[in-house]
Amino acid sequence: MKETFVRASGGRRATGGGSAPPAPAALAAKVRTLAPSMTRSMQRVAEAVAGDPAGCAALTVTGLAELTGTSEATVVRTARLLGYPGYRDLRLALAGLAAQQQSGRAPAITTDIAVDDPIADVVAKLAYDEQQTLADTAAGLDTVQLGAAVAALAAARRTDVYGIGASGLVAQDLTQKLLRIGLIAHAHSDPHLAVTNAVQLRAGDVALAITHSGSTGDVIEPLRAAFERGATTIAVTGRPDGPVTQYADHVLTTSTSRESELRPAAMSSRTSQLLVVDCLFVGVAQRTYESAAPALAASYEALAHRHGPLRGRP
Amino acid sequence: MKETFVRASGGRRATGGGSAPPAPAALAAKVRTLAPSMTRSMQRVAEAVAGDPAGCAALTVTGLAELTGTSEATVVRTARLLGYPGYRDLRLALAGLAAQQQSGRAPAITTDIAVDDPIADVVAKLAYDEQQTLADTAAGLDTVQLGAAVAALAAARRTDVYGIGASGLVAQDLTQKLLRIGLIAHAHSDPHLAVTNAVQLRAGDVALAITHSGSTGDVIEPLRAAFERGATTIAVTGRPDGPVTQYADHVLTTSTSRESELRPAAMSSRTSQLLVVDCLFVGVAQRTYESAAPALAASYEALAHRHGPLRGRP
DNA sequence: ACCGGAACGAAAATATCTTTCACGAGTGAC
DNA sequence: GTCACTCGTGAAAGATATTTTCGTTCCGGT
Repeated sequence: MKETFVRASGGRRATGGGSAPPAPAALAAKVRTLAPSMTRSMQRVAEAVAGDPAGCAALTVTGLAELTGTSEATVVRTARLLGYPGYRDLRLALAGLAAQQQSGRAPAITTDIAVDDPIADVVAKLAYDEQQTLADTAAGLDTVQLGAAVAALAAARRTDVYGIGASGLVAQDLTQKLLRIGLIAHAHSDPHLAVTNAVQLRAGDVALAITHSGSTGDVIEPLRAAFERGATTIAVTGRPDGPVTQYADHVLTTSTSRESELRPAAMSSRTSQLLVVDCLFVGVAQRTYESAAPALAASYEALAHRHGPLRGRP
Repeated sequence: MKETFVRASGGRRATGGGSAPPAPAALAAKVRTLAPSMTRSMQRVAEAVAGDPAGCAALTVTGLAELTGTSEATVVRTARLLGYPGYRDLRLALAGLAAQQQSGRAPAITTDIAVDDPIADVVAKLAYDEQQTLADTAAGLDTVQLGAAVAALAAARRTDVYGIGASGLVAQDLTQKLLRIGLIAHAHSDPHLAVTNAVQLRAGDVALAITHSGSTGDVIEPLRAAFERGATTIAVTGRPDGPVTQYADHVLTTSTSRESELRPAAMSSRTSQLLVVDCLFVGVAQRTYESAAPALAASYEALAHRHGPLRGRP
């Protein structure tokens, strides 16, 4: 019964700008342009739509009709005039517009985290800051040094990793990963034990120190010991000019970003260090793929049953 | 600071991802998070939706059902699972997402890391992936649950944190942070000791479990013990439908991203977990600012001299 | 005052979405 | 191996939302 989608007469010329395609974001402008050619009721509808896209997107035809004190038919007519096939499509466009507006309003994140920031802002700011840190770190990483470090790790007889405090966790993270691909690695956060172990190292071994400040004595000491025994030494630090680099064959620089009272430096330095560590790991895994792949599979397999009997569907 | 941390009303059953409000842009992340708990047909629908938001937004239920070779009922079910009242609302969200994508925020496709990728590519891909993970996590975090968890932590007499393997490091990270602002917190990665400690907890204490799979028995057990003693329990997991949430008063969902041979899931889950943990920390620090600020300053001060005689500027 | 026509909304007609229900595949128990 | 049972699934009924139709009202011009 319905022959075509196009409505023949309908009277009134000006059906929008003719073959106007669905307006993307230029809706407000379109409303203003077309307003003069609208009837009073339609203007009310158009006004409501332009004034609060998000709100209107949540309404049905009936709802919007009531809100503007008009009828469904008028709402549909307005939608048509604005260039959409019907109200449904106008609504979709409205939702898109609302989303854009909201996401555009987001970058209030340049400011520090305040004591009275709502929790949602905290999430947004932290995520943004950490993303920034990642970008900075990636941009600042010297791939030559990284490549050299990877080569050393991949060929190492054994690897010792030193880190204290927050950096200690990063050290453990690296160690866990290296172990998973069948390498021999240890993390040390006890300075005495670290030195004790370091003096056992020799050429062909690798010592890796992680310190944000670049001047954590407890971490530098073991690195120095290893360095003096002829081991290959790597430093992951935010201060490439710090004391630690004296004893490092390869220096990997992590990014340093501003900190604040509520956002201690440990946070971004940790993020940065972890990225570096991940890069090291993947690099080593690539180089030792033949042995790494089966080792990874094996450790995965070994852990599978530890995750309880229950499990989402396959 | 009253003891108003009354147990989340009535039922102790965790609210899972239930109270999650319609997600705006977190849709792709949500799909990935929930996919494992979906049936095959629903997965097909979810996949289509995540793969082509714009295209799907143009389809009616019937259209999408046909496209995915399923029925309308399944489409609606999927929409529900994703947190929308019905398909209509999902469609609206889809339109919003499409608009956002088009307006620049194009989520470029990530190719997997290959064995022969040059090191520079590895860095770029890892950084990008982790950024993506952060964005997903932030978008998918339920701020209500987060706020509740923060309140509980801030008021807790003591806090125990459980985590094993990679999650164990995250647990330690949180613990370190909480200690810095003067709270009493312990991390446990030994299952036996964890349970032993858990049974000591009671109302007013907090137990927090970190597990990506949501079904790590060694972590669930202590949480359960704490739960049964009346402590407030929090779960940080990538599987809001996993067993762990049975014993959790508050569930914080971390994002799940595709993994590959060279990029184990542990990597992105760790990134995601750390963001959540950071949010918890900052939230708690805000709430306890009066005591947190001096404590932070004090610990900073105490560590300063450990960084040896500094060369660069302080 | 009367006519023509446009604006408008009520309600019918249609499209779309939601819910119900029964079938069939898979699973565990016996 | 068979049976009872649960769960996923889609067909179709039921409920909403949207679009169309059509009659009424309100103007301005003659």
